[in-house]
Amino acid sequence: MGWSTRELAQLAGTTLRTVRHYHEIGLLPEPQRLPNGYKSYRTEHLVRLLEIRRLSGLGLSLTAIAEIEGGSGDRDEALLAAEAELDAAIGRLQHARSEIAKLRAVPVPTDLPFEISIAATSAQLSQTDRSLFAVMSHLADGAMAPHWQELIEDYRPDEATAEFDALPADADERTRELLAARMVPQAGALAERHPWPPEHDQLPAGRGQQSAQTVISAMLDLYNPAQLDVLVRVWRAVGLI
Amino acid sequence: MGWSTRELAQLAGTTLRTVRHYHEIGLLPEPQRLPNGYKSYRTEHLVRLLEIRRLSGLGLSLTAIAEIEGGSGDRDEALLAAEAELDAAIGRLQHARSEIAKLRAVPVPTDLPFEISIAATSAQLSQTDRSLFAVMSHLADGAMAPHWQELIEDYRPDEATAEFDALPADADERTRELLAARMVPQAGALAERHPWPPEHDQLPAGRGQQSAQTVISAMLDLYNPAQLDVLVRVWRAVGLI
DNA sequence: TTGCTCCTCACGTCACGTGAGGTGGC
DNA sequence: TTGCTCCTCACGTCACGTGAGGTGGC
Repeated sequence: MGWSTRELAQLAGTTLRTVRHYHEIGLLPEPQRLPNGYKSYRTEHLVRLLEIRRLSGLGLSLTAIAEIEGGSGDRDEALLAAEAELDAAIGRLQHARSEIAKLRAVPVPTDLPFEISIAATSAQLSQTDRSLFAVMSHLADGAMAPHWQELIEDYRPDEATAEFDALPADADERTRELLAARMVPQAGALAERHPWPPEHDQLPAGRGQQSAQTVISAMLDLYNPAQLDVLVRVWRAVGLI
Repeated sequence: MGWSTRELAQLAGTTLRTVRHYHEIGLLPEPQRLPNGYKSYRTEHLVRLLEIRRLSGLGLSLTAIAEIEGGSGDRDEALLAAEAELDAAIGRLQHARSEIAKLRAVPVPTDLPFEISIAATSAQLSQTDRSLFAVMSHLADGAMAPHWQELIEDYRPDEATAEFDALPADADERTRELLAARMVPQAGALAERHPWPPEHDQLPAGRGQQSAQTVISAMLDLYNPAQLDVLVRVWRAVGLI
């Protein structure tokens, strides 16, 4: 006659602690006690526990479940809220799932959005360049991702870029000028095939200024003075600035 | 030169507390301090924070993210685990979503599985009977749900069942016998159209004994002695027991 | 002085998990 | 006495949210 807490939990397919938790928050009434103080559950408790578990399994919070039965909240309101949250959650998870699947298919680092990471890896970009693209692709809000991706895919590492990556901060004037001259051909070709901005009216308006500041900060962090000087020379030569 | 904690958080599209939490668990290194003690973040921190946020958004736990970069854990292992969890989560949510949608479409109580609740509501089952079906349909593990549903859909409340629901515990012998006789026709028809068990080899083997005990306990809880007596007479008459 | 940002504790959230320490019936 | 179940605190988990109380530069 009557079930113990453990028996009730097992009948409902849940745990001891879950049953006690529902007591603690007043969601499941406590049953009568046996003379020794043990709880003795009846069918009413099992039915209530099954209902709580069913609704909880559908994504309703315990607070929402309490409101449904307490009558203080609207049943349809709680269900509608739960449905909306489920929809949003499903969408997020499906997107995440596809991203994970793509990442698993190709062993590239996770420091960049997937497509850009693939391009950057096969183009053998330096870690410094990867960092810059990480910042830029984030600020561009995803809309520019294809632009960066195509540009990187078109890029080919050569002796000049290797030298640029290793350029010491105190490289002298002549070294910098010569290096810039050797980098101009590829930079010019890239600038021609991937004009910036891609389309004027697609540039984010208000945040453009701030984004530009951030990118400049990042470049000051990532490149040493000699490298920055070379970059400025190259960009001037190809008409970017 | 350098970003404040708030600026870093905003650049990455997250919160102050999130950045500090990543410091607390050692996931994001702390930057150098300005003379006044303020933190001053550089590009390396922004890149790292963006990566953490990207992986976290894909469903990886912060522990898994730490292991990926720490080299102590396998990258593909973490991604595989995340993918499997995502798959399971998506499945659960989609099932929940369809259940919620069905529940929203028809305003029936949530004390029973959806289809059974619809049938029980339109058949105007008493709360007592609903409770019994709640226990039985749970124990039957879902496989028997269509059986209960069809049986309930076929059931029609009449004067005899109304009298049964209201039967006092001390009803006398003659009252009980007459009531049982009036209930036999519908019970017999139901037993004939919905034979039990539906198919012998579909009955759960080991748990059948325990389930039977539980159902008996539930009936002893839900019906008074007079009602139980009437039920036994009816079931004997139609050959169920 | 007022407002604003920054800092470091430190407790709260959600739905339980996990011992810690003690009792009761065989 | 040993093993088992039951009980009630009460702290831990996960990824942060939310003040509390104090400092620093304009």
